[in-house]
Amino acid sequence: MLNGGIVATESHLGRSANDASITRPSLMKELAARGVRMTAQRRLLVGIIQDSPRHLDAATLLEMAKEEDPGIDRATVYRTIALLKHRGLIDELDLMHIEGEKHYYEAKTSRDHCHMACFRCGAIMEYASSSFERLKKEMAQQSGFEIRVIRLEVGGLCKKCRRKPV
Amino acid sequence: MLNGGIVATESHLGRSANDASITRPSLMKELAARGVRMTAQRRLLVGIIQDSPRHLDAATLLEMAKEEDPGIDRATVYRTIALLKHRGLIDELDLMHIEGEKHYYEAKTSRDHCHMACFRCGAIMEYASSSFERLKKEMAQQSGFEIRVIRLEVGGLCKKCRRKPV
DNA sequence: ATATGTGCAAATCTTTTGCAAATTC
DNA sequence: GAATTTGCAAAAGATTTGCACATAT
Repeated sequence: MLNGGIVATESHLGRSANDASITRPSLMKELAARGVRMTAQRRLLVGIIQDSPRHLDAATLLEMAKEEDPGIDRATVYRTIALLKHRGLIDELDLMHIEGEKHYYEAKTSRDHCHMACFRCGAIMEYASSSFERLKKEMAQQSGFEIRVIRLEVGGLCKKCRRKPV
Repeated sequence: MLNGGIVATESHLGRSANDASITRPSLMKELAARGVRMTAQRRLLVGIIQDSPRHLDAATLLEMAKEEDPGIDRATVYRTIALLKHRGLIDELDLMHIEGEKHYYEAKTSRDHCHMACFRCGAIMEYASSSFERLKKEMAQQSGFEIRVIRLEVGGLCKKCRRKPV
């Protein structure tokens, strides 16, 4: 990938990475490295987030976790999300609030990428590019800001939808 | 501004633009041009958003509007925000949820810019750069996506805070 | 005159919290 | 065994909705 491009697409239900240069470090290992106490619930939730082919919101994550451990509680899900977020291990997204006010989560990737949400069909595309990496460096340098989290989200019409008549 | 830089700073309370190249088209005129029916409430709310030196959340906007029209309702505020958002006249921000889960709004500017939120002191900095504009064009071209809304938000430590000991 | 917008009150949706019991190291 | 985490139940915070009345064009 010379410059940039779509690295994955999700049509509300699935997401398929097609760029091997983007990897997801193991959340479990990162937590261990940080000496975080691991409970059965955390292992379960972290595993689901790590393996998920799609962006998960708290309610969906809870539902999925309940299949394995029906006793797990909503509060634990939120607390685990907060833990991962504060440790910088997951990213939080809005996906342009295309579907309610909730947040979506994904394991941090080796390379930052942007999310493009189609207002018409709801497709979510991920886009990574060296220009984005460069912009990030430039922003940090010029502002003196130490960037911990960066989130670039786009809303509009995907290639297919902009061609369709209304 | 050759490349990019901080264009405004807001320390939770105020924001001061220091880059004349960034302007805010008149919301009122844009609405008129689109043939939107104008009520007293809309004029009031739109005026407040247009003139605000800071990013407003719905509750704050309601409070400010009540000073002028005590009878104005929360629902009207949310409905007006939705109207402006769908017409592409205001941008919606999270400011990294540095203060609760609410959203913040600002009149769309002539030039897209990014928001940087300091996790320690809560300062909000706005950053505009030609690299951002370029990235935006590149993303649209390479993905075939028609960008309607773009939102770049950063969280981390501002220049001052990163120097201070914890 | 008619379509559209508003206020009110209740509902919904998402996320957070206090606390006693359970679990991890 | 001490410190931390969980489930539960209730609360809080943000936003939305149905409906009768008011307003804009």
